[in-house]
Amino acid sequence: MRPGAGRVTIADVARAAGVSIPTVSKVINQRDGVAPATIVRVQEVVAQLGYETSLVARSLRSSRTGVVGILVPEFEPFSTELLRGISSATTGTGYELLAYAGLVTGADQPGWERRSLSRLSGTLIDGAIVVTPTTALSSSSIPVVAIDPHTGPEGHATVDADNEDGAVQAVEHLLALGHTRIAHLRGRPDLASAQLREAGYRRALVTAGLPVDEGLVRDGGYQEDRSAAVARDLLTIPDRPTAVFAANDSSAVGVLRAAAELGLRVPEDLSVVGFDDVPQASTTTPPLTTVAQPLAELGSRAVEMLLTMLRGEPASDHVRLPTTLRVRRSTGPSPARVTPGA
Amino acid sequence: MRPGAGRVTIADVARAAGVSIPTVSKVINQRDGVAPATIVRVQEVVAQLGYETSLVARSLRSSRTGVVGILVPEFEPFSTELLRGISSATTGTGYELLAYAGLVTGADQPGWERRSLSRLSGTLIDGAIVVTPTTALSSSSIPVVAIDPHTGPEGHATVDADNEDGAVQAVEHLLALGHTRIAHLRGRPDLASAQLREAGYRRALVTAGLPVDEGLVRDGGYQEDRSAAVARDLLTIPDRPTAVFAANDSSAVGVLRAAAELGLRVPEDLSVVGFDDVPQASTTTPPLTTVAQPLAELGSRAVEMLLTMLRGEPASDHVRLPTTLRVRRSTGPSPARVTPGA
DNA sequence: CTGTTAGCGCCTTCAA
DNA sequence: TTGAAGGCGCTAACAG
Repeated sequence: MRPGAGRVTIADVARAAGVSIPTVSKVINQRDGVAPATIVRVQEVVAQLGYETSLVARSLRSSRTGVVGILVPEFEPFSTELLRGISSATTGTGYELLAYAGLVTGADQPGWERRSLSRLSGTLIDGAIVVTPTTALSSSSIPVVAIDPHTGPEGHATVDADNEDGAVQAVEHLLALGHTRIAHLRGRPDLASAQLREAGYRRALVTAGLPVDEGLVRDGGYQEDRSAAVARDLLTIPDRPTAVFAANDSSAVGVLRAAAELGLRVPEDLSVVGFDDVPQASTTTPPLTTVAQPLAELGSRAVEMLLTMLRGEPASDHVRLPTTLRVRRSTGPSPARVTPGA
Repeated sequence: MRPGAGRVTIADVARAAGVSIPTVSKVINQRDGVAPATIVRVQEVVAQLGYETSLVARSLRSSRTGVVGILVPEFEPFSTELLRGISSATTGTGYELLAYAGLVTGADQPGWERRSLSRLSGTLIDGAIVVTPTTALSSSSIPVVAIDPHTGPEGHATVDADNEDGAVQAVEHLLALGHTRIAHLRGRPDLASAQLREAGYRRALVTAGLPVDEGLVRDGGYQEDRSAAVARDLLTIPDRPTAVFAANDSSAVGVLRAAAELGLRVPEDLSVVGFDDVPQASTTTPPLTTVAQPLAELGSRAVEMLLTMLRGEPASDHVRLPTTLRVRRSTGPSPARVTPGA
């Protein structure tokens, strides 16, 4: 590293231009009270040295940074899709985006969002979008919008998809195909989304005048392996279900796997519906029928809400976007009669 | 907001615990030289107040932050896929991730990466992964790894996919199907990836003993609309090509559109190959045959290189990962004879 | 063991 | 029109 490398600071610029630091600051921030000639000279030096204000130093001093933070537990398909929606909705607004994955410690360390928020807020970011927070973020010093909070819409501003209605659509689709023994692999019972999807499942059955067989409701925990194990069991009971509504796509993939192992053909012998429509869903064998959440739109709506709040205007508290059933090949008419194993 | 809201600062903790600020700092950073009783008391207050050190303030002071920066021009499918690979390769390393899209101004503002890097480095992040930089980032104060740099591997550490070989695979696939008049819609001529893909196209033809008809090489600029326009022209010339190798998937989609407008069936009348394998590629009509880059792996390899560099160990300068042809439905045998328009 | 002092890079009064 | 002084939240040296 050559001498004087590191970063070019405002002091370097001031020295090179033969003025004081505050003068440089004024030029950069376009404050008036600087002689035209001085402005030009400073600008030249800035360009020549490739100086850029340090986001850090600036944010420590002044409250506004022009940066919106996206706090995620991890960058996986769900959050990256949101990110895309957020990104496209942000272009042209003058805000920059800073996505932060602060989950160093183990998986479901609760409170990761509080930690991240605390580390970034008050400094660095003017507002935040928190993805799938597990706790309430009531007392924050900056505007916050939560996307798909695990606790459901509480105090703060919230954007989510209509989980319950999506589940209803999924089950109604199966009912329309003539299925009557429809199982449900539910998600993590502590998450609002899982509760809502189960509620939708039950509501659809009840509406259709069918009883809910509690033996057909099992825990898949949103996980593929666990769901596969549970499905193996579920599909070998007497009078097995002819259709399974899995709480998410990972679970559905687990069911598909179990079915293949048991020699059950999908959809001839068994119909499977997932939830989320992750990219992988269209590449399974057969392609998975699933309920899609408008991820990109969830993201863009969240930014819009946040920007409104940043402008100091009142924003709607909760936005709920519709989900859409995506019919692919994993669902079909109910087999006339079910004989175990085939 | 309750009085004294905002952010809980180290001063608040110190006051509440009845100690000085540096003492709190020592406890937090687990430095020794603090009485056990004091440690406990401070920790209690920290927990109670929910205090977290400000990333900004800390980074301003100390050099190491434990945060790796990912600098992208924008969050779109390419960069978000990389992000996933980066994210999974980072878990368990103790590093946090900070993805920054600092592109406020127009689209291809050159030098966005310098600006972003300058704003974050020296503070905030310990190292950076820059996605598709348009210029060389030689003199940086922190370790930097570039993914798919538009200028090709130069001074700095680099990870990219084998663009040329991918193009060769694509064209050889078409040759194997009996095509001899194969057009190429090239990308932006200023980008290394585009140059390499064109080079692969030419090499494959030459290797097969076929002449390169310059009339079949057109500029698609990596853009769908522009490619559609160019394709409309290209597909109506006498002795039109029976296959098109587009420099990326967007261009390929443009070709598909143009073909549909002209009443050409794909793949019966025209075969189309893209490049990138964006998620959308599998949902076009028909699904697009394309060359896939191992995006997630590009990301994870980049992190590995960066972490090695951060450890002060020597790292390999350039990593080039193989590309894979993904054969779907947009390619088929060359039609026996081509009659214009059908 | 604890507290005081001195900045990190920048911006904002306020004087000169 | 310019510069000097102070402080944002924090940590690293020292002094007590």
